[in-house]
Parts: sequence; structure tokens; C-alpha cells
Amino acid sequence: MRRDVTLREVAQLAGVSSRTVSNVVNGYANVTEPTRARVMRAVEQLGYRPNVLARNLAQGRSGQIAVVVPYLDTPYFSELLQGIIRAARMQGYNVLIDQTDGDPDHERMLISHGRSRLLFDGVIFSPLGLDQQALADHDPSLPLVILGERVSQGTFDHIGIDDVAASRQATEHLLDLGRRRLAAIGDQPYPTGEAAQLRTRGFCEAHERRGVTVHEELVIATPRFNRVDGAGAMRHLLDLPDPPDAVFCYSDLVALGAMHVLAARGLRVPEDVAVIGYDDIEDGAYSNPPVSTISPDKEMIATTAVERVLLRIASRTPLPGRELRAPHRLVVRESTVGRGAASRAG
Amino acid sequence: MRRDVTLREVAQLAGVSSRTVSNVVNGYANVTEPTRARVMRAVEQLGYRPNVLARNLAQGRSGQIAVVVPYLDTPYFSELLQGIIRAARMQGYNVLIDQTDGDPDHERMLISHGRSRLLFDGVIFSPLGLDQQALADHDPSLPLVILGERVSQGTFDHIGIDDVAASRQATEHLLDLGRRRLAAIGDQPYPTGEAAQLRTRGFCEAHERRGVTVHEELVIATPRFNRVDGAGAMRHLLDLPDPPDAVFCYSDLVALGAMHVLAARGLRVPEDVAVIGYDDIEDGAYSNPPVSTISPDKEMIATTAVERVLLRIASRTPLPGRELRAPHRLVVRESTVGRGAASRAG
DNA sequence: TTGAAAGCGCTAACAA
DNA sequence: TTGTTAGCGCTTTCAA
Repeated sequence: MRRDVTLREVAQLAGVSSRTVSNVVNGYANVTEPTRARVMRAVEQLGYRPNVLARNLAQGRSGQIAVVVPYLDTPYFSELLQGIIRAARMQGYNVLIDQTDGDPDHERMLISHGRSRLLFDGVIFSPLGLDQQALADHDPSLPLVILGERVSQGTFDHIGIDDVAASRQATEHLLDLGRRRLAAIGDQPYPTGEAAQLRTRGFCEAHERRGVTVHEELVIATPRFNRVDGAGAMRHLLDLPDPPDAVFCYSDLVALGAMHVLAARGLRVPEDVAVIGYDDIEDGAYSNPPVSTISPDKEMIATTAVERVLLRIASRTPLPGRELRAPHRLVVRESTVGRGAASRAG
Repeated sequence: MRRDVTLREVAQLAGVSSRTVSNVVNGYANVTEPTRARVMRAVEQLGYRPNVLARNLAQGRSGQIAVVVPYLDTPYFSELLQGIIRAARMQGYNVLIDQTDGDPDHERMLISHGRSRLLFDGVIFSPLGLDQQALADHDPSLPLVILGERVSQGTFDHIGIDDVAASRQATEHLLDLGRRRLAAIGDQPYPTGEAAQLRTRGFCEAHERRGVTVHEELVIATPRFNRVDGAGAMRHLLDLPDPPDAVFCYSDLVALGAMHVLAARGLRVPEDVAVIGYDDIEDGAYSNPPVSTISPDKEMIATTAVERVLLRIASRTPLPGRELRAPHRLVVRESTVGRGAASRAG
């Protein structure tokens, strides 16, 4: 390892103390212009670059936030991640990525007291395997922002869209098109499936509001929100004696998987079966047909998450947990209204 | 910030020196069993967790590798990233993500002398904005592994598939189906477009081998390999007086964009136009119709990249640059052979 | 405004 | 096998 230029060497060359160099480099305090110039010259001459590690050790922080997601190759997360990285970088923070595969032990570890210290100053976390209680057990000294649907117990922030309202809106869209046998793919009737349950609730509420009966047997549970599960559920639905004429999918990936099966069976979307998704990932806009969906404001979710976690990091005293809502909108495409009729709605 | 338990405190409680605790914690050297047990007990009792930052500073390394990609929401990269993160973690390394948007200055900065020191020990880099020469100018003391098509100048490793052979294979597949007016979407006839140019070369070689003339006007250049560019190029091709009967797309995203336009124009895939992509992203397998593609061995690329960068980090002396080839295979799906006939080929 | 010096918590060379 | 101790490079308190 090549010996690096240190602060001390710069100080020596400039004929000042290392304290002064530190001040100059960080733009701190009051340094007279001539001193500043002298130091800067020495910095240039030696090609000095601050050692981030040393700085962080001295400051007791790592300058990094961790972003923890279950799966990186889920388009929704990678799209979100882009915004998070951008926002964090703007504040001088680096982003460490972790992928848990939904493993509860791994997830627990990351937010527990037992995690390795100073690797990251805060966490933006999209939990999959942890339920309410496990989340509440997190190290209270760790600034934590949760994405998706987990109600805060007051020790961390939570940001997400209004899942019930959004799902209601998607379902009402299908009902308003005259569909009456609606299926829902993605329910998760167990403690870690909160997000899914909220969507199911919205699904039911829409039926109530329109005075239509929910067909319970058409509400299909799936362990994940991916294409494979969507395809499997769709196959099951089509094998039913009385299959649905519309499907509300709890993610766009599920919708794409479902549409894949519909195409394979020779059924037309939306003529035979209308399909609506959730997340507004780019794939959905380019699928055949393009898929209607609920579009959460990802840019806002990303920037707000970063903003909040940095706020918590900066705060000396633990901040009370906050519930933050990002806006969403219904995006109508061909998978529900057919060619030519597709447009956008609020 | 809560005062943390330090090595020294553990040493005190255990009645040994900090040196010994360090040895125990890191599993170094020879420590007698009773001593070890005593130390471990103290560790447990105090809830001691090593401070990664301090360790790294003392060791002069950061324990992190940076993975630099142009765009995170490109499925190919997020799929690759999964493997990289997994492999790195297995070796005790964390992964720092950076996204350059293809900005040459940003890219240059990351591998130059001027980068911030010790933030990462090595880089796995997929350059977009930098040409051969700019890459050659990287800080030679920085362990560097390049993904994609950039020939190493001997100071870094490069790993990728054989683009020419793969493209030839894809093109031959189209020709062997009897198609004769083949288009290619994704050429990039400028210094940073090496990968694209190699694919164009394979495209031409296939024509030669089969004794078919290349239709130059059907080779379309695009700045990026995404859906939008694929859609735009396809529109252009369809507006030609004599449109193609098959399209070789330089990425699956391009293929999906192209197929989107074909569907919108009421053309059938593959009956009217056969389409083949490149990368084998998951979307391609679930599109309608599923898209034939060149499938690089992503898992192997990921693990090899990590392996090589760690090797370079570990080596005291700079290792000579190596060219590494990952295997690929042709995956035949409905977008070229139609329903029912799709299968896999080596 | 600037200097001297004590840490930040850990590793590792040197000694015992 | 274990202890002593001098760094790693920077920040920051205290004093001047």
C-alpha cells in the first residue's frame, strides 16, 4: 500500500498546525485568507485527499446509510433505490445496500443492538420477514425509516402510500368498467402480510361502495409479489368453473405474470379479463398490453426517506416516530380499457 | 451518541491485555482455552461489538468494494448486483453502490487518484461514458475489475461474454429460420460504444457465414439500450418502405420496447417480425410473447468479478490485467419461433 | 486565529 | 502465550 499524504504533511509544508489544515479542508471556522491560500497550495502540491475512515472514526460516524430490501431485482426497489442514492449523495452520504431475501434472522440482526457498530449511521428498511413486534424491538439508538406497510410503534418513521385508498381506487376502476367477477391476487393473511391485507381491505371496501358482492373464492393468497406467483395464481383462477372477468394484482410483477398466463391460454386482455397492477414499474408501461396500475410517487418516497433518516441521525435526542404518506395516482392503460381508450387519471 | 463498549473495557474485565482480546475476537494466533473463555465471557457480559471503522483504519482498508453501474434500474445490473452482493458478503466485504448515469466526469473521478481515499478497497465497474483511453488512466493502485466490453490495457481485469460469438449466434438463429431482411437495433459507432460494435460485428459475420447480404440501412444506432430507444428505432424501421422481417436487439429492454411498438402497430411476433434480445432478464421470459435472447452466465460473472477484485486487493504487488470470459447460451423462446416450438439450445 | 495534544477504537510490531 | 505501546489519520478541546 502506497503511503498516503497526511494532514500532518500538508501542515508541515504550509508551515501551520494540522488543526488549521483541518479547518481549511472542512471549510470550518475563521481562517485568514493568506493562511487559507498557503494551505490550499500545499494541499494541491502534495495531492492531499482526506482519509474518510480516519475522519469518520474521529467523528464517531460512518457517513453511510444502509438501504435494506428483500430483493434487489424487484424493479420497484431498484427504481426507488435510484432516488435514494441520489438524495443521499447530495447530503454527502454513501449508500450501503443489503438484500435479505426476506430472511427474518438477517433482518432482525440488521436493526438489533448486535449489529456491527459504525458501519452505517441509519437504515432505510423495507422489511419482509419481520412483523410488527420484531420491528418494535429494534435498537432504539438506530435511526430507522421503514418503507411499505408497517405501522410505526413510535420509535421509527414509516413512509408509504395509503394502501387502502389506492386499492379501493383500483378496484372501483374495474367495477366502473362493468366487471362483476373480480379476483385479487396477492393476499397474505399472516402477521408479516400487512401491506397485502390493507390492499385486500381496499378491494372489499370498493365492492361495498358499489354494492357488489365480493367473491371470496377469487381472493388468492401468494407468498411473494412476483411474476411466478402471479402466473400460478392466474392458472388457478382460470381453472375455476367460473373464472373472473377482472383481476386486481397487488404488484405489477404479479400482473405481468398473470397476463403471461392469460396470453398463453389464448385469452384477451382486457376483453376477456381486465388486469390492473400496483407499483407502476417501467416494465408495466411497455408490456403487451400496457398494464393499468397504481403509481406511488417514488421520487417523493425516496427523498423523504433520506431526509427523515438524516434528520434522525443529526438529532441528539431520539425523535418520535412519524407516519408519512406519499401521494399516489391511478394510471389507466390498455390492460383495463383496451386500445385507444387508455389515458391517465388523478 | 451512547458511549460504546471498547476493547479496552473488555480487556479490563477479563483481566488481560487488549492485544489478547483482539486476538480472541479475530480468531488469531494462539490463545489458551481458559483465556479465550474468560475473554468471551467478558465480551458477552458487556455486549461488546467491534468498531468496524477503528479496525479498518488500523488495518488501512475499508472492507468495502464499490460497484459502479450507469443505471440501477436496468434489470441486467440489478440481477448482476444480487450475485455480487452475495459473493462479497461471503468474503466479509460490504458493497457500496454508485450510479453514474453514464456521466464521464463522475466515472473518471471514481477511478482516479483524486477519489476519496479508503472509502472502498476496490471497484467493480461497468463504464458507459469512458473510452479505452480514459480507463487506462485509472489510478494503478486501485484494484479494478471492468464489466462489459472494454479491452483491458493490462492494468485491470475485464470480464464479459464473447460478444461477437454471441451476436453471431443470435443472428444465425434468425437467418436459419428463413428470415432475410434482418434489422439490428443498438449500434453505437463511437469510442465508448465498443460493446455495441462487437455485436454489430457478430451480426455481420453471421450474414457472411450464411451468404446473406447485410442490409446496412436496417442497422440502427441508439444512444442507450433501453425500452424507449428500442421503441423509437422500431418505429423508424416500420416506417421504411421495406421493413425488416426480423430484429436483433442489443438488449432485452430494447427488444421489449420494439415489441411494444410492433403490438401497437398490429404486427404479430414472430409471424410478421421475429425478435431476439440480449441479456436474458427476467422480464423477457414473461413478456408476451416471451423473448428469445442471449443469456450470459450472470452468476459466474458476479462471483468472478468479486473474486478477482478481492485477489487484487489482497495482492501486495499489482497483478497483470486479465481478460476473463464468461459462458453464454442462446435461449429460444416464442418471439422467434412462435407458440409451442420454443425450447432451449446451447 | 492558531497551536499543542489528547483522543476515536483497533491492530500489530516488539518484548518479555 | 501474552503484555506494552506506538501508530492508523483525523477532529477537537483547551490554551495561547
